[in-house]
Amino acid sequence: MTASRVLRDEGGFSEKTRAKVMAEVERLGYLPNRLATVFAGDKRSTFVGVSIPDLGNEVFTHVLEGIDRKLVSFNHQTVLGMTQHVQTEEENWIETVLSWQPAGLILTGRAHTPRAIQILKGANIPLVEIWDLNSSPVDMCVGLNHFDSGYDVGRFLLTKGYSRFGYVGTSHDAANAATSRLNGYAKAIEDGGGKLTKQLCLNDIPGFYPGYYGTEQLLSSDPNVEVIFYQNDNMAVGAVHFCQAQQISIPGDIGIAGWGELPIASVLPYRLTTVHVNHLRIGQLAAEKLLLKINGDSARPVSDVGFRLVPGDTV
Amino acid sequence: MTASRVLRDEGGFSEKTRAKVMAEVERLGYLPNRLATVFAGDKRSTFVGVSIPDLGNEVFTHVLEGIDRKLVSFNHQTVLGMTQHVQTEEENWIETVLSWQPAGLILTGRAHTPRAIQILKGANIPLVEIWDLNSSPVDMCVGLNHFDSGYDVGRFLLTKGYSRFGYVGTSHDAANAATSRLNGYAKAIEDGGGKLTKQLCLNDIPGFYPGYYGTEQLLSSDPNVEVIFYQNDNMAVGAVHFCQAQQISIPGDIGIAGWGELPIASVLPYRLTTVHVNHLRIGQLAAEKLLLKINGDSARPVSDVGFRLVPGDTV
DNA sequence: AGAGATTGAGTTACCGGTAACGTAGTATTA
DNA sequence: TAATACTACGTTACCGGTAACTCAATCTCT
Repeated sequence: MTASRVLRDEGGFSEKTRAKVMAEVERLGYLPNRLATVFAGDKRSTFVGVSIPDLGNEVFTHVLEGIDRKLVSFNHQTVLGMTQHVQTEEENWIETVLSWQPAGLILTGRAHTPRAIQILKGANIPLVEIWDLNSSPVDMCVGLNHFDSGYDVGRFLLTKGYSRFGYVGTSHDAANAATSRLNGYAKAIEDGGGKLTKQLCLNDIPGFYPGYYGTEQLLSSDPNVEVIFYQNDNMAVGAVHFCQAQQISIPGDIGIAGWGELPIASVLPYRLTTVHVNHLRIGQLAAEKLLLKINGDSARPVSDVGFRLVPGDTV
Repeated sequence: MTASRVLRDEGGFSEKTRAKVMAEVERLGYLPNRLATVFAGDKRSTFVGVSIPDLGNEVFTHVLEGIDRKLVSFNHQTVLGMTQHVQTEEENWIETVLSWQPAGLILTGRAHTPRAIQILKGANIPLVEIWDLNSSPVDMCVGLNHFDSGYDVGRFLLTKGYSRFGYVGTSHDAANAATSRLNGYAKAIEDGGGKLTKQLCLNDIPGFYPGYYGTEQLLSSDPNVEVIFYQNDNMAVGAVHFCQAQQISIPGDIGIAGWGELPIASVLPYRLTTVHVNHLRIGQLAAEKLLLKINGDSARPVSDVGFRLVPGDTV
């Protein structure tokens, strides 16, 4: 008991005793068992479960970095979960991670299985859903309106005089943020009297090469498309390189728009038309709100980090 | 006790009792407290601490993905640690993570503080050091010989007739794998009678844009460099774009070599001269070896995943 | 039928830390 | 000087699961 007091610097011991305890700590190479502390006090651990769909998608690694940096600076640890965009995977992961008494959870996306939602509500721990904005989150939410961002891209392209639109992405899931962007884009085109002539959803990750061959596929099935919106910048950059290889002029022959303003955009020969999103900020804000709740303070349930259309010169 | 037996499907109960227990589980929304299980048996948890220097570096996210996928399939969880290439950060993280009784640890790099090594040895848990090959690891090691890969690049460039060499990277740390590559490269050049006229170590992350402005810096301070080796492909791609922007012909005016064969290389107009490394495999192999040891089996202490020079046509 | 084995269930103790309480010895105050 | 307060340290019980043990009821076999 005295050792416990010394180690927690709780007071109630003499300097002589402290020295004796610390000497033993040194001699034994003693490391505390935090499990026992959490267990004893029926407290929560300093773990925060963070689920993201996919580490192969650069967008999420930036978010994750923002989260982990913030958590670490407040003495919490990230327990990683990769759901591969499968809700049942997420459900299993949630159950496992909750059994370790985490201090809180951060989940990517707003779509969860009914059982997952039930478990989350029952667990009664701080929770932040990130990425997609959700007006009625389980607990808290940080993200942006993906539908609106897609809508803005569509409207912007309409003002540029385009009338035959294309889309290339990789997501099939209706609950996915990328699908919301596509829906917003389609709605803007419809509202503006244009035509979304071709949309392609590849069975792949949203990276450079899928952007490359996706463009090839789309153009060969519909050569009259005038402008293509991509799920993200990496795919758009793949498209740019396909066009260069095929001597297709940008924006002369075809317009290209990306999303997310990823690092590669900074070195292209021209400014890519894209949507700027502060990925790191989403992660930081999510972690901040979570830590507030963990410490018993209150936090705004919904935070919109917004987005900004970057006109560029690829359209 | 009977409930515990039912939940672990340990046998020694009737079907009627199981039904009663499961009904209560359902009614109460009972979730087990795994902390107590680990604590009770003086066992280890199913956590595996994984430290990587940086999530902003694509190379490590691939490794991490390989690790996590393998761990998850064997019911273990990744506890993330980002060391930002600082050894004392790693030491602190090791101490914290060990207090949670992890099943094992995976650390990136072979350089640790003396105290960290002492703690690791005392903890006596399975440990894999990845990325850099280490002939005498604390426990186990998976990686490749970075010095040799740099040496091979240097030798290859010499056979192409170059004599004035440059290097652009971001690492300052002598214990870093990237520095080993540079040293191997320098040694090959020296052995072959060439000259490493300029080497640049930027204070930045090894991404596209640092490759872009690093090339600008290097060429302006030494315009006679004939070929440049970059810390990784992303930096090399930044260089390619700088050269395109400045109408510098590749490989006519300058040769470019990258490292790591990152995804962007697949969409470039020409094949980038690079070194292929199976990042995902490093992660998978590390997790596999760790799981073997965790289950009490033995595993080879050192695994070399090797590398392969990709000649390309940028030199 | 009676001895021994099997089955289904309950009881006790323990893991390592800490809250809550107990208790000498000393210091402070009325 | 006696009552009271404070200081430094010790003792007990508890968190939730499970190993090891106990025990009554039933089953199997000679």
